[in-house]
Amino acid sequence: MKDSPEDQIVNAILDAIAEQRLPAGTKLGEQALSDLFSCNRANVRRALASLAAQQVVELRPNRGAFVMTPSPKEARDIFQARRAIERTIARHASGQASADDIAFLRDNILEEAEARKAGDKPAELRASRQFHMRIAQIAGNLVLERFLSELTMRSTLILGLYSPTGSSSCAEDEHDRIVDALEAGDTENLVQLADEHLRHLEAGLNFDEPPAAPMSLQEQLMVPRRTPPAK
Amino acid sequence: MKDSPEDQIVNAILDAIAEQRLPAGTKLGEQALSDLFSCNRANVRRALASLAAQQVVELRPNRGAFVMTPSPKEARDIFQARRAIERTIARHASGQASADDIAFLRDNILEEAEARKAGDKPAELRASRQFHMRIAQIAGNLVLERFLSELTMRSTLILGLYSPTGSSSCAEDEHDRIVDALEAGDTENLVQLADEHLRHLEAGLNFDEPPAAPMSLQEQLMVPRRTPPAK
DNA sequence: TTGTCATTTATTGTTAACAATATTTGATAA
DNA sequence: TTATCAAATATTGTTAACAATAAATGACAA
Repeated sequence: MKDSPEDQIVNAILDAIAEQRLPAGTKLGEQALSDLFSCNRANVRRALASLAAQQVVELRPNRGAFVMTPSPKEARDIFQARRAIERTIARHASGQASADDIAFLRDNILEEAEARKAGDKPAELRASRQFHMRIAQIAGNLVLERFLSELTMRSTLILGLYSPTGSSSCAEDEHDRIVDALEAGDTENLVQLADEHLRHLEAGLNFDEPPAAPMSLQEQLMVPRRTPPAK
Repeated sequence: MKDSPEDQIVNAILDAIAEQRLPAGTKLGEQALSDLFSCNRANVRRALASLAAQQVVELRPNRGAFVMTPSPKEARDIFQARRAIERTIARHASGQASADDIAFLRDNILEEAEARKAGDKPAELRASRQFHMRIAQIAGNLVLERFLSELTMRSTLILGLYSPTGSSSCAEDEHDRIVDALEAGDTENLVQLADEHLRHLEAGLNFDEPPAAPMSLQEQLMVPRRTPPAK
């Protein structure tokens, strides 16, 4: 039941991006990756092609693969698309959540709050992402779920680039109220909350100062946890 | 400025699917493709990985690549997602169309009608798809445009599988009224029309009899392409 | 005929060597 | 020092051979 080398690479990179261990602009060298995952370069190349199709990696001919660096215009498009998709998801999820779903989400909120308190950014981002993705699962549309998965990934890159450290994540009381509305089946309110939640996140962005990006492949790709910025 | 072998292959296959020259289930052999595009198999494999990431090709380990065969459930998800996205696109496009845009769309409607009359299915599908994609361009959100591009592709596969030959495409008078609303900037009406348009398309599907699919790589892949560039 | 199974053939998957292209390094001169 | 440029190094891109797996073939027996 182990999956192909390509899938391993793709998933490891997606996870790393989702937890901001791999910042935008990081070079993804073929040699480095084939060493890390002990496979051949052909597998790495296929994985990178796949990631490029998902818009989380940029392929520059003869120069290699890099974690995508979203422009301000792309950031706008991505958040606009996210609102459209998450509103739809909210509509379809409303009233469909099982007791397990609600319990998971309530627990998730605590988890995220703890991670935030502990200053564990990757854990916080992971929890926050899980919150949004779980609601997408409740909605039961795999296409929208996949789209949202891609957009949350790219959102994380955007936050890493344009967020004045601190505003970089969801407000937990908003998550709380979202679960309340979801549980109550108050559809219109839920949709409205989801929309506002994303507007707040976007409002926290600052495009004034151009982003400075670290550029080397951080070996945190293999690390299960932890991110001391050091330096 | 010619693009890489991968891009060529990807675009040729996408075009072929969009025009129903490549039906669902068609096997995409590596040898056959590398012969057709006179490149090596490594390029073919990368292209197929990319197409798989876009969900238009299915990769079965040790068995090869096949044009994706959407299930009824996937069909439902895809049309639901399309409605959400095209409604949003309609909202953003409303009142933003230039004179050129309107002229293009009016002309496109005639083109589609002619193709239908002439029984030229690929031309009809191409025109219909261009109609939807042009409006997406007017809306100005590249993310939504890309999502819609993927969904129209998959919709074409669905129509090829589950459409009782005939209902398999858009009603032209609906396109007409959509352009009217777009030109008038009548946002709410436009959104409503777009939604109904897609519901009608979906309502024409029949999932009762399981689809029979031809399975060989049709050499229609090489048919000359006339896809005029955007704007 | 029809079904089974071993053999052959074709296809996908892996690997390593090589070529083409960037990038880095270090010497030289202003 | 600083700038320039050629050589050295590293990385990406291509190719062909080989291995592993699946599909097709055909002989044989009921």
